[in-house]
Amino acid sequence: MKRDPSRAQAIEPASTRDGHRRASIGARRSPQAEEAILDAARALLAERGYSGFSIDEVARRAGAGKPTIYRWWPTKADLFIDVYSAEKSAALVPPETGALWSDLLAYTRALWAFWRDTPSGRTFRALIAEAQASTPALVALRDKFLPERLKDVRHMFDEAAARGEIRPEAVPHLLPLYIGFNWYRLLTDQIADDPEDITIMARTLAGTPQ
Amino acid sequence: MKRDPSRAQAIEPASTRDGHRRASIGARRSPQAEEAILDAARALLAERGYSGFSIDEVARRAGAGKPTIYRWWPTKADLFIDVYSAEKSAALVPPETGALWSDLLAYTRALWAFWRDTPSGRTFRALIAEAQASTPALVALRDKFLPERLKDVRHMFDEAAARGEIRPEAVPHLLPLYIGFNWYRLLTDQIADDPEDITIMARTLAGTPQ
Amino acid sequence: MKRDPSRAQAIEPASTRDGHRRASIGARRSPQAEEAILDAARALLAERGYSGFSIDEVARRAGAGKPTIYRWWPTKADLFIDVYSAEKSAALVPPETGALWSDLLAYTRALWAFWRDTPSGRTFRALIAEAQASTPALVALRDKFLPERLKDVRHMFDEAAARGEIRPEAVPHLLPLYIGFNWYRLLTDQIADDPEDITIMARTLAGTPQ
Amino acid sequence: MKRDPSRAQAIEPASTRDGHRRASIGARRSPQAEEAILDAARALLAERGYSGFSIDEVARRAGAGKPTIYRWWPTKADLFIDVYSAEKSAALVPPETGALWSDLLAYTRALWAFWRDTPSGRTFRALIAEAQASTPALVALRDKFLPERLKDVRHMFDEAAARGEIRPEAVPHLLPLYIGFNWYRLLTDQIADDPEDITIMARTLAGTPQ
DNA sequence: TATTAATCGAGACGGTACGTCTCGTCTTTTT
DNA sequence: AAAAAGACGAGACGTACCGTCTCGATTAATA
Repeated sequence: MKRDPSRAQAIEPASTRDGHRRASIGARRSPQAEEAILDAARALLAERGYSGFSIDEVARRAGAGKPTIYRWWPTKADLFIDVYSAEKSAALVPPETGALWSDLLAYTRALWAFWRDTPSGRTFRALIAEAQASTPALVALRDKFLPERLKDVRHMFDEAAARGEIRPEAVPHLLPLYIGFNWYRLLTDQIADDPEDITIMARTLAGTPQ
Repeated sequence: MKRDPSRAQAIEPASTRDGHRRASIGARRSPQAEEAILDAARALLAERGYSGFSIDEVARRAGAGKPTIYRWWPTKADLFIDVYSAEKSAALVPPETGALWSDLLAYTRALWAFWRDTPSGRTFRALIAEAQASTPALVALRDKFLPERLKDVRHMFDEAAARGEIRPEAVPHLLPLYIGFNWYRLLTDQIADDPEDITIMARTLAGTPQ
Repeated sequence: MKRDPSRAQAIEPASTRDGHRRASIGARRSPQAEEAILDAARALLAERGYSGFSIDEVARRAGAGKPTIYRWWPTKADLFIDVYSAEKSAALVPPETGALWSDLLAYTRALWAFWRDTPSGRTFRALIAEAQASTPALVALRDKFLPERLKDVRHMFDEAAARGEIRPEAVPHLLPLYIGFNWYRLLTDQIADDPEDITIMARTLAGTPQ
Repeated sequence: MKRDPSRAQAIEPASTRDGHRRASIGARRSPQAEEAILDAARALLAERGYSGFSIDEVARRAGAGKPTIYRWWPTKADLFIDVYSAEKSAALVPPETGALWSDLLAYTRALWAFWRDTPSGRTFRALIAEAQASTPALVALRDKFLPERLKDVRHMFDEAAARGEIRPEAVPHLLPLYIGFNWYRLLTDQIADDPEDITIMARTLAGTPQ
């Protein structure tokens, strides 16, 4: 049978949602496919949360084949991790109030607001949950995201040490206490914006009499 | 027809695993069924972890009908919560070393060992994860289990306050820092028994120079 | 313990639908219970058809216990049979047109209308279907309902024989042909009111040239 | 990676009963799966009758996933219809005795024997029953199977008309009487082999004095 | 009059099927 | 070689009925 050139015209490069079709680009990873998959996954996650996040639905929305997804993200957790990492991290500019306790207060309020009010923030809970069942998720969480996102926090404590507010050796001891406090609050859904509550924690950690 | 006392004997009380049958005891919940289901669920959880924990399998093992399970535990999370609550809590006797930092050191080491080495401990991670997707699980975790299991911890801090090691008002501020630290370590799988590591945390919280 | 007359007042004889309760009347079958069950079954059948006809729902509606139903109607088919038999049979007065073919025409049209337009009529299909899986239903259908309801039909043929239209010995041969024709039409859902169509059959059976 | 011809061998074509697995053959319906499912359904139907015919059991026996079944047979009735249509139709050679009445006698006796003695025959009752609850089954029965299987019957009457035994216009009037008679007997379980009984019907229909 | 026996509503029980959902693998066809 | 497409086995999900079995209350018939 002869090649039918009109069929090629019928094939569109974009999403399949509206009937279009993303053709293969040959023996190379298709950036379009990757993009479409990540977009679909992101949107799905934002719309229906982690419980509604399924590979089947991502494939449907992305107009992608499931094997295409599994080829690049061996497991559901891997895709989830990538989606999470592609999210715009919290627009959290580390505050410069001149005192550790007030820095912590400002930063924590912003962080909790982000966790509460953005899909990406809410997804973080799911990532922690996923990490309890999936080693890749755990590794990604612990070794990839945390170090990156903790830079700002570390910066605050380092500055405080530079100002002489706390001893420099204390920084690595205080960090996990601060992180843990926030996680504990997040995971028990106690991250309402309560400045007094946060202030107490901040002053306790900063060693400032209240 | 005469009463036949032997009929009561004809009714098998126990599991259906080997073909026996647990008869109804009337229009009231059967303690035997409940027991069998919780036992099966507990065993399944210990054997295969939370990911292998399914209502179907619990029903199979318990020799129970699935509707019987759903009648009493409307959701999988509810059963899981009940199973967890039936678990023997950590046999953690709060230490009495005479100093907060060493109390914390001893208690934390024991707690981490429990988390590491017992199925029940490992299940706690799953409960926290489940709580991120299920409101009942969250409520149970936050309002039912935590208050109960935190008594010992609170006791340690109260004793320290009584000894004058820390200010009494500081106790409710220090508690979430301590809990959060432990959760953070558990959830990132960093609960190896490292006495030095734990000591640092303990001294930081206790305000004792190291 | 003394008899408490006030308790008897608390017990209402009627349906449980609105919270009332039908107490036992002693070691005899309760006509009220039977009535309530048959009523509920009849209503359910009319409302939801045979596929929606379940013992559970009948018990619910009747405010009866399931064992009460099973005590008197050992199987679902038995209850169904009773319900069917309690239905008012078709108000089919055998016509007296003076000729077999026109008697058959009139009777068949009325029968098909009954089958089409009344719940009871529609239920007859279900009874035939049920009879294919349940021996009691088969026996009831064949030996209980058919003889009864065929009286009118037989009467028409007998009259025709008396008038000399057909030979008397032919009656038992023609009957099953007539019945079978109607069943075939009913079971293949071909019982629209088509006078011509029916006339052809009637004339064929009556031996009248068309 | 080189093509590994042995891989094709690694894929078991047959049933999964013993742990083997029927691999996908791409984005097209798998004839093997279809075959296995129909085989299993046929066997199950023969073994346990229609009441024992369940999708779950078919899936189990076929080593197929339930969704695979539901993908191709949206409803239980659809699968049943397909199974029935795959059954070998009755090996009923239309007799050529030279007279309608004796043709009918021979044919009817063979038909009843088939209905009595073969699973497929017994299944026909279930199909008629199913058709009373399921429109697809009704349509399939009326418009698919009947026209096909009535060819032989029609042939007998046509031949009789050709021989001048009956008027040609009478054929379509006699057919439903003959079919209906057989159905009526089948559905009331009155298809014992009674030559005299059948002869009477045959002579009545053929218009032959007995 | 006290006991016995059968009835009642209620509803739990084990079991099984239903039809849907998702997982991760596999294969064909197209580029 | 990689893509889209989608079929596949597996099996969990939660619901609906089935028919059985107690329960505790109630009442007629029996002793």
